Amino acid sequence: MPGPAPLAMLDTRPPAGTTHLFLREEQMRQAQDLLFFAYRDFTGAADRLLDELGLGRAHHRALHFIGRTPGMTVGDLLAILRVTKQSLARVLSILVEKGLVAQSRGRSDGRQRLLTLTEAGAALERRLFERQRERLALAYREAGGPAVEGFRRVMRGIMDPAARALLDELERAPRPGNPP
Amino acid sequence: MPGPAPLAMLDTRPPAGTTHLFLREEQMRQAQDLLFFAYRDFTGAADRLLDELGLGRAHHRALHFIGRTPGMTVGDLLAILRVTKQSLARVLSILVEKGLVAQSRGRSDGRQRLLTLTEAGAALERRLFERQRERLALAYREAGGPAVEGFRRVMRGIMDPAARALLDELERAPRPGNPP
DNA sequence: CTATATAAGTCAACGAAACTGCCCTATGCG
DNA sequence: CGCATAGGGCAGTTTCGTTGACTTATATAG
Repeated sequence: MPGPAPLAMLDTRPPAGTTHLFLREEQMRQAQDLLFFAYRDFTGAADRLLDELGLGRAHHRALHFIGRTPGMTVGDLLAILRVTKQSLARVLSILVEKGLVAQSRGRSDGRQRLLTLTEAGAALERRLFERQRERLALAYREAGGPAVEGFRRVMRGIMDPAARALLDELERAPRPGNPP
Repeated sequence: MPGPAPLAMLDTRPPAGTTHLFLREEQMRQAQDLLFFAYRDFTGAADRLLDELGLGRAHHRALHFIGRTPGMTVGDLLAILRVTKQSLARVLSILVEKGLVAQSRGRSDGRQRLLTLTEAGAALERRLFERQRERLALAYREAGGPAVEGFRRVMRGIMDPAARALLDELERAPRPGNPP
């Protein structure tokens, strides 16, 4: 294998004497880098396994969120993923075909199709999760508790208010709540 | 507009009596959510503008990294983005066509094509950056300095060691360094 | 009970952005 | 001179997103 491509010596001109505004700008640009690399490598950890099974990232996302709040409707999932019905339909039908996701009629509203992971689906989701968990556990351990809390707060701040609200629901959901 | 899709009352069973391992697991799953939502919304901020210009995320990434270390070679960019030559070629040729990126022969190695942003390219990159900067600035301000440092450390920890090294080079690069 | 609204599924077509495999040209260097 | 490297290009494929229109079943308001 060839070496890691050392980017050579590059002749970049930072705006000469500027310092005050420049530091924050550099910090922001660095955040772009961080998001790109971290997201790519984090998803990449699971992608290898998905490839072997003929699945893609979209399938993983569906498995993840269905596993997170079992019994959610198709409409819920659409709102979370923010993709079109057709886009999701392709993904979901494959997951159902492969016996990874089960659909059942809503008891209170018969039009709804409630989504749950089958045992096989839960097992696969777990395997995918473990790959990412390794990375995350290492990162969390190296960074330490306060850093993790900071990470969480900044990430929440980056997303849309709507996504933030949705996230809160996701965290509230995994409790036994019985409808009247 | 319809309301924000209230995820209904869901009947989720957390592994009964488990607590010790479960809390960390929940934290890890939440990180998956955070990465998904934050990445989507962060890139989404720039995507709207890109759409109007008939460009995509891939073009933005190229503009970003070329702007970050002007004079980089095509090979450097390939190593950073980790895409295939053909995939990058399509993107780069469009950027050159549109007069956003300029290529010049390497002075020390004539085979190389050194990449820089044109004025128009730099201007576009800046407009795209501003969209994302708004979000980021708000998130940083709300979260506070220590949180930002924690964010940075966790994100670094999530990525590949190779990407981490690359990131260090990117940060070292924007200085006037004159090759002998 | 009828009319309208909603949840979900479906068809057809399209587009962006990645991929593979193979080949070519120009330049650098031992 | 001969081989390695930097870059470009062709042809075909895949994943995953899009639009728009249409169907079916169920819920609910009048």
